[in-house]
Amino acid sequence: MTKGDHTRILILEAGMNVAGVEGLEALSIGRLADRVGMSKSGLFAHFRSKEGLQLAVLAYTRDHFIQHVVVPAMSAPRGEPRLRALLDRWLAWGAPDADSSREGGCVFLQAAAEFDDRPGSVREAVATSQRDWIDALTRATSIAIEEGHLRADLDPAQFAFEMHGVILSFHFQRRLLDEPEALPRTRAAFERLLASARPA
Amino acid sequence: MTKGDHTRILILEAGMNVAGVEGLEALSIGRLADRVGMSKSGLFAHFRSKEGLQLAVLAYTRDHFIQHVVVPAMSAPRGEPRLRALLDRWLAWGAPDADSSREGGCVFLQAAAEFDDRPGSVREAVATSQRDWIDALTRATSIAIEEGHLRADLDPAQFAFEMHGVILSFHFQRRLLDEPEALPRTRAAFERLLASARPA
DNA sequence: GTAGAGCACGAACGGTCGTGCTATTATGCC
DNA sequence: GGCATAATAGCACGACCGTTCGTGCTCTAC
Repeated sequence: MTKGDHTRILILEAGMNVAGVEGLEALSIGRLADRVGMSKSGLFAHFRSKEGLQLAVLAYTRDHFIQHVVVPAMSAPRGEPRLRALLDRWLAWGAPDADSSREGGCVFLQAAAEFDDRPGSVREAVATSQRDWIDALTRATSIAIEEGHLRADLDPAQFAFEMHGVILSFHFQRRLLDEPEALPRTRAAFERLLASARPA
Repeated sequence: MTKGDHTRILILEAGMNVAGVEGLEALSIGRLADRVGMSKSGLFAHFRSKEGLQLAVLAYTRDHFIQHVVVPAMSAPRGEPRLRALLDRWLAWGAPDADSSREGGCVFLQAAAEFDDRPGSVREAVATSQRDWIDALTRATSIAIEEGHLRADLDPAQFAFEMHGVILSFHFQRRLLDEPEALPRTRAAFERLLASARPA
């Protein structure tokens, strides 16, 4: 790994944190450069445009998400345990503890709100990431059906839709409302969702 | 109503639409002025600061929301019908048809993502509005329990949390993912939520 | 008929943004 | 150890931002 690659990762790591707090659009090249201790033009040269920076941060965050959420969850046993692991890992990722090095909320949810009405490659990248995530939930649900943990006539996409709703409600109540009951309500909602999807 | 009041409403109506598309922070005074056909400084004088404009747009949007979602739903019969009306009205409000005069998505959800990490009066105003909305859902749930439509041991706040999750999932899939199945999945999720909350 | 309030305008301010260009320094290969 | 090249810094630009200020209309009240 050359020195440039190292610097690039340093930038992306900081960029991911800033994007989680302020969003991808508010992420400014000058302030990000200050944060990593280099010049604006030096940082700029790595990405050649702001859109390039945004896409790179998005790709880096996506890798981070896969490594910290999806991959660990995949080592849980197929079926219900894996679904639980996906939820647990997401909760830890989307609302980091105060002692974590990560800041802010979920970069993708922040970006989703910012770009849902702004056509372009950034919007497409965000949408693709999120489609992949929901697909992962859907596949895990299908596996739980195969394993006999969930009803055979369950619609996996419908289950994923509702599970994602639980996640969104958690993120919303935890981050905007500072609702202390957010976590227990999230778990209760998920248990109810599971219970209603189990074989009779 | 004086001429100034009339202009002010014109500005706020346009501001609400812009905020639904681009967000409250990206709403720029100059471009908003162009849109309503007046000068930047003339518009500015109405609000004395950008924060003042944001708070005014928020208050105006809140009134609009109450008038188009909450009030009509309150004329539905107490209990389950009213809960259904709240959902239906929200869906029409949060993702307007193409032929509607309104544009963009839900101003509050957009603002929630923008301000959840930015302390200040705007964040507080957004949070208060959303707390009120969830309180309205919670109260409607309590009434449905009183009416015997829902289980007596149901936790209204938990039900509201999950109903809000369904709404958030709809907004997300409809606006970012352009998911054509968003609406039927939303209705299916709500039916399942209702079914699991009805008396045994 | 005139004083005054309300309202909007245009110009300009300091600041930050993304983005080019050019120089300078650091790195890695022979 | 010199040399090509990668990496970073410095500087300037045009555009746009929120904000301020002085000015001029157009009504209304006396």
